[in-house]
Amino acid sequence: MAQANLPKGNVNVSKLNGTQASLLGFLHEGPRTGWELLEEISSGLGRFWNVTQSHAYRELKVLEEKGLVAAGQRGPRERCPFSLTEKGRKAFAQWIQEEPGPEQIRFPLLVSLWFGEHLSPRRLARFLNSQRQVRQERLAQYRKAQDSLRSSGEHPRRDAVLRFGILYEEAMLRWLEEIRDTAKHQPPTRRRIPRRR
Amino acid sequence: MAQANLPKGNVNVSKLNGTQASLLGFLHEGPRTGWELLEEISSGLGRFWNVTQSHAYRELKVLEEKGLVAAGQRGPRERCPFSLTEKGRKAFAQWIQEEPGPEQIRFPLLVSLWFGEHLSPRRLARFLNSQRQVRQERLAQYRKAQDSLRSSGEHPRRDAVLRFGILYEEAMLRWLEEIRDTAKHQPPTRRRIPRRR
DNA sequence: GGGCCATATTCCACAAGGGAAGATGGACGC
DNA sequence: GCGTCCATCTTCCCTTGTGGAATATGGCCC
Repeated sequence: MAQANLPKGNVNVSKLNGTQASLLGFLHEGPRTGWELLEEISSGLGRFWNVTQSHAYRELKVLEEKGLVAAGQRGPRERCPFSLTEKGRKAFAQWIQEEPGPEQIRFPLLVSLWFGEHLSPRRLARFLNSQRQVRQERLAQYRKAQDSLRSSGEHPRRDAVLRFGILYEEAMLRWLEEIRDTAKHQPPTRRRIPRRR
Repeated sequence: MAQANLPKGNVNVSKLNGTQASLLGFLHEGPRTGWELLEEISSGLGRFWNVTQSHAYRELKVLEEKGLVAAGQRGPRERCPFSLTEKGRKAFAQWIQEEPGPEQIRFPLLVSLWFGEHLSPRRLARFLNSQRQVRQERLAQYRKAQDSLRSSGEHPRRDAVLRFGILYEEAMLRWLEEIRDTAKHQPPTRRRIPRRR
């Protein structure tokens, strides 16, 4: 007994996790080193599908072991370009047919807000303000990216992803406005000194 | 050499990670078992600050070891209620003073969309449609929750968190509408059979 | 030709997720 | 009252993801 966690059936093509899949996706446009992949991801998709350095290099190693990518010969500075193999192409093609799962959000500000009664209104307001700033910056950045994307030939799907970023940030800003007012009209019910009954 | 990754200075109060902090936060309202905490989280904050079972129990154990929570005596079925200790209260109070970090989003749909050229328009449309449905359901759910929250005495901060959920889902739906049109007007540039030059 | 900085990769510890296994109280039938 | 079976809870283990420091070196500048 106790021999669970084994592959259920014969899997003809390697099962990918999302990170692996995204790496393979980018490799469709030609060989890339880990560094280049990281650049490419962080400049676009990265906001909604983060891939860290350590993770990328780790997964590339795994992908190579599985034969889904092939390491080219090392250039200067250990640079190692990987290219997609036929097997990798198949695995990706299969992966992308699957229904994408639900998104995950980890949003520390909401935790702070949820437990906001333990926080002075001033400080809470400060947190919200700094959020506002970050959002405005991002929004500006997205809009610029969108302009340059649209001018340099169409790429409707990447544009759509960007567009999501914009709508998201706009919603965030609207929300921040809204709750700024709420906070004003609604001073904390408890005194500053935490008094528990 | 090679002895990095050590605590830099003397930390008077245990440093918390977000999960630990949220658990402590909920324990302010009285002792709870792991199960109860999970229920409470999943019914509210959970959407934006996920805590899985395994993680919760693990962290509770850690918190107990650090003396931030105290295990009450076990009830039936190994149920173990934890209560906040003074030390735990302090650690939380300190944690919540810190500026909350940026949110993280992992959104598989956007990966699929980004690489949408490898996907038939029909299937992509199907993915987007099922998203739309999920969103509408959530939105309805949020709105109901909001009604009941508002009727049962004020709780402005939780309301604000909910409100974020609503704005978020609304933005998502608007986005889905937008790109549905885009997809229609913009059939894929490549043929169905993947032909690479 | 030597020092330094930006580029790349590797390593390690910790945080978080996912799901199966285990454990048992209590409901229900008889 | 006695077994059995389900829903509830907890534990365990593996994978995935994050963060940052260590290492290495090509190429620039003097």
